[in-house]
Amino acid sequence: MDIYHDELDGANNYDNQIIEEEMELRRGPWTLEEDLALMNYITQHGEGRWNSLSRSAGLNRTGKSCRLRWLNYLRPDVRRGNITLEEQLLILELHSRWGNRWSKIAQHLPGRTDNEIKNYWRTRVQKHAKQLKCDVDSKRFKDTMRYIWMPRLVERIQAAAAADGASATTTQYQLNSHNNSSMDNMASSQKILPVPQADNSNMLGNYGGDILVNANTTSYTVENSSTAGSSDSFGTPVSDLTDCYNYPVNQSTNQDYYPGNQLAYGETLTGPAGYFNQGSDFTVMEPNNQWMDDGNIYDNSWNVDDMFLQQQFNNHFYGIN
DNA sequence: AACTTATTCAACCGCAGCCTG
DNA sequence: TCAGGCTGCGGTTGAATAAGT
Repeated sequence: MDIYHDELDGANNYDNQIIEEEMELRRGPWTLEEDLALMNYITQHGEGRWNSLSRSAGLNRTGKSCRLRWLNYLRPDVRRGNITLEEQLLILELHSRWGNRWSKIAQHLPGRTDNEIKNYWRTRVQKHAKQLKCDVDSKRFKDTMRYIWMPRLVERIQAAAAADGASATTTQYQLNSHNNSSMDNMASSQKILPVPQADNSNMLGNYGGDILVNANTTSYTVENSSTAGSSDSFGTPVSDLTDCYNYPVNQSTNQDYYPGNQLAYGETLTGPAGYFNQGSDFTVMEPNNQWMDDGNIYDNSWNVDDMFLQQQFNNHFYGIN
């Protein structure tokens, strides 16, 4: 069965010329042969001029389709696998600064595509906004990200680095006290991530696998942590704050020839230590969740982190413990 | 086991801006 | 200046799969 059979559907409704045009242009998932043809052509001739490239490579695809396939999937430096904690932190930070400027955000995450970041945002972040019953663009949700989610990510990055021991040569976070009134009611023992200065265009100098945030207000840095963008971490990404379960492997129809899709998840996760001191003892919150099993660390806490966020959210905005 | 619902993400679409003749 | 083609961006869709009932 040709998965592109739909291109032929209703062909009788078109004149012959249109039928030919319709039949020439392929749509839908790329085949291995198409991928190889595109890769081989770009290897020899370089990328760009996508429409003519498509024709020259013998691909019955639009130039846009070729460009998208190359940039989002076939490029040698495209990075497969889950978004790391550091990347999540950076995405949240940059999105708070630039909004839905996915391409701009992607420039600071080497190997990640705007499409991937956009999907991450829509599937993970927006879902949490929905769960918290607030708009993703609302100040309330942004505060939740800044003061609960992002510090939580920092905590987990630290924990992962600590668990990794000697391999983490330097891991440093600077979580300064803050002067944001909206958070003043939180316990002094809590570590707060300061609100980045919106006009600080130099806050993110570069990102080479490390989070390197340099602001006058001081926020957080990660250098050479075990889960930062070192090459050996690519295949074993940790899951994000909420998605701490085993992801399905890449669902691409072409996944069988991309070794990067063979991922092992949950290897570097640690149970959340009470970052906030307000009942965030996860063993209490969710006694059925196991953090350690047979010496391996698992994070099955999709719900745990949901609960964590919800609890912190409720506590902060409604004073509910 | 069968069915329904939820989730993920690759791919498509429309639009705006840029380039070139 | 303008028209047409190309490129890149952000929004959206839908197939595949997982999870739930």
